[in-house]
Amino acid sequence: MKKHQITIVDIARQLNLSKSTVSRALTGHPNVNKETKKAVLELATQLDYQRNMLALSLVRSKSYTLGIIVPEFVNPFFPSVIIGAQGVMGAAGYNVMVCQSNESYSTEVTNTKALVSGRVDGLLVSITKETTDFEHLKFLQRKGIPLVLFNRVSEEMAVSKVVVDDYEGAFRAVEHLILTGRRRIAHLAGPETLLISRNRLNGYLDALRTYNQPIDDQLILHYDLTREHARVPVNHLLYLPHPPDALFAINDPTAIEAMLILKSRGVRIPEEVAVVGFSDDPVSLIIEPNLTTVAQPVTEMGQVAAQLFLDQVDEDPGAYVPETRVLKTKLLIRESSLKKGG
Amino acid sequence: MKKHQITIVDIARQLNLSKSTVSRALTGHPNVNKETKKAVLELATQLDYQRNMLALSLVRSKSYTLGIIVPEFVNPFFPSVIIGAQGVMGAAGYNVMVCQSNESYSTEVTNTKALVSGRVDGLLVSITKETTDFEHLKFLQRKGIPLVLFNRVSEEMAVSKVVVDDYEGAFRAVEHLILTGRRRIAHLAGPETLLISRNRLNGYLDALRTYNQPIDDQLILHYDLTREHARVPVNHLLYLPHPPDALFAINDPTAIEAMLILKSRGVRIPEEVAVVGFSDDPVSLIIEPNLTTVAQPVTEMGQVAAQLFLDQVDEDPGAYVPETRVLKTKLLIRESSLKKGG
DNA sequence: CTGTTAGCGCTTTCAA
DNA sequence: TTGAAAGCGCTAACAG
Repeated sequence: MKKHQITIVDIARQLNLSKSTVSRALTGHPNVNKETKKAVLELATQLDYQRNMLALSLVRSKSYTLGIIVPEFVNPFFPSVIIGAQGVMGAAGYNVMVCQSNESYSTEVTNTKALVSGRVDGLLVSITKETTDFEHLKFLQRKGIPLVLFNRVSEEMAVSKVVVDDYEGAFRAVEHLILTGRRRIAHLAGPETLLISRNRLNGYLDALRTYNQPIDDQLILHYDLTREHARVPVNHLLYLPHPPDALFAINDPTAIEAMLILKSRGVRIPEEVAVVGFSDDPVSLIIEPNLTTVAQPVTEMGQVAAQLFLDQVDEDPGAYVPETRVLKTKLLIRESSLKKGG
Repeated sequence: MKKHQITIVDIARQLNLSKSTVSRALTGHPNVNKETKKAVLELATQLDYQRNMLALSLVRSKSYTLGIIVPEFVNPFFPSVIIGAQGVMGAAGYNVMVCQSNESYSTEVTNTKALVSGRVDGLLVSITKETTDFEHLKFLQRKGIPLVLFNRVSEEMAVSKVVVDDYEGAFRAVEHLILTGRRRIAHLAGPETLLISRNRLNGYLDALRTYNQPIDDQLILHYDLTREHARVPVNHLLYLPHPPDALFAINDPTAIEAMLILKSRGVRIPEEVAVVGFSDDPVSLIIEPNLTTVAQPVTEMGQVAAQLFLDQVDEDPGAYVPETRVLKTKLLIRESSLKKGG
């Protein structure tokens, strides 16, 4: 038993007006008598009138809602991006609807369909590690629904994107390890499906090449970003005949998990093994030793993504030219990678 | 220039049917010819038809969307609650719209209005530390919109609530400190506006009383939950003529911040000061020494809140009897509170 | 300045 | 089994 909702018709009736006039008064249309307007506004607040945005959206074919799909939000990375996006969207009069795909491709597809059905005006998405088929996103393009990819993007999609310079960030991180005397630098890489993993891996490889360091495939381990699964590759590295003296991890949660494992096994950081992460997760300043990491402008990523959406939302989808924004990273050197033996 | 959206009318026209029939075919109404249905379904997928939920919601006066308002989501607490809620809502065919009030009362009000305008079917909210006026929430009740409060609830609102036994949790935590030999136990309390702060404070006080410990007002410091502001009260405690030998913090982020400050000043934990937090934040297992904390069933809190919403959403708002669910906490004793001198 | 009308996309009687 | 018509709440021409 839903209660009756107050509509403009109720107000119109009580004031002996037409609903158009009420609508005008409520929306601040210029051509409306001051008295009438005042009466309408008063009755509206008195009756607790709340405009039905559903109806408005229907008539406008525009919901002023933006959908965001992220793989997860237990780690602080995506929440921070969302905060950034919400900031600029809120200022632009938009609502934001956040879904998490939970790193599942099928959930990502379901989320996409649900948001489209809910007539969001556009989507910001960071794909799952499983996503290799982009039909659900191409669908958006066909429909002319603005799409901005961020952080985890795909080369296959010709849409606007926001990323950080993953290659460069990784390169600097590994370069730093080399320059501080590390000679066997392992890389805990992400799923090969993700461009972000490949870019960071390439940065790692090129840094080694640039400084004439040998590349040892045994030191490159891919894993699936599930924290609990980090133990296997880390242990694997430690059991190697020539174990690594440094570890560059795809991201901070991974680096932190690795540090925990190393510490639990009595491996000294950074004396025996240096560790470097990626993201500047707040925890990197809490764990001991503090984690050296590649900082990325997380909130800004969300802001830029939101802005890229706004840039195209009222454009002719045919005319809009996708844009890729590459944000700068910054290597933050902390205790976990202090000079070998220094 | 929005592209034309495919509607049932398009399908109807192409198939020489009425839109009613198409609607029936699409929604799986029994009384529709098998052939017709097949044709409709085929054309629908072929045209990438997506049902307009906005229109559906309008006609049904039901959006199958639940709004959630949380004060923040940088710390993992609220995200975990949201995950729990999304789980059960998704299973029930609902979408979820998350807003963060950013600990600002006026934002909370704005969020509430926005979600109501967007015709969410109900709201789950955890109030800000500033919220002392509940008009915006009473408004929901007048409208017959289901509201469930969680974690940060108010005694003033006669609605369903989900909380943990904050009093009990705090009592056990402080009891533990007393039993392990601590004699000057400080409490870093939350804002007095929050019931959660008062309940935890009362647990602290009653534990002291129960074990015949003196209560020293100097050891009870309220602060505003802004991490950066933790330094003042913590320093204050250390400058006391008789500094505390234990610290019970309102929550884990606070406890962790306090530990960081203590450690930076060379105070040994737990030897000189024991620390206990509340929530079992994942970071409590990363910081050293590992933080003793009162664990609460976070995801479950979201699940229960969602369920309480579902329980009332299709009820007559007059007939529904609000229910308060108190979840159990569990004291997890870790290194930060090991026996004094032991 | 205000009222009438049409329509956004869909479901749902009521008839046929 | 299908169609016609009404209506969800609102805005936007078009008259007046």
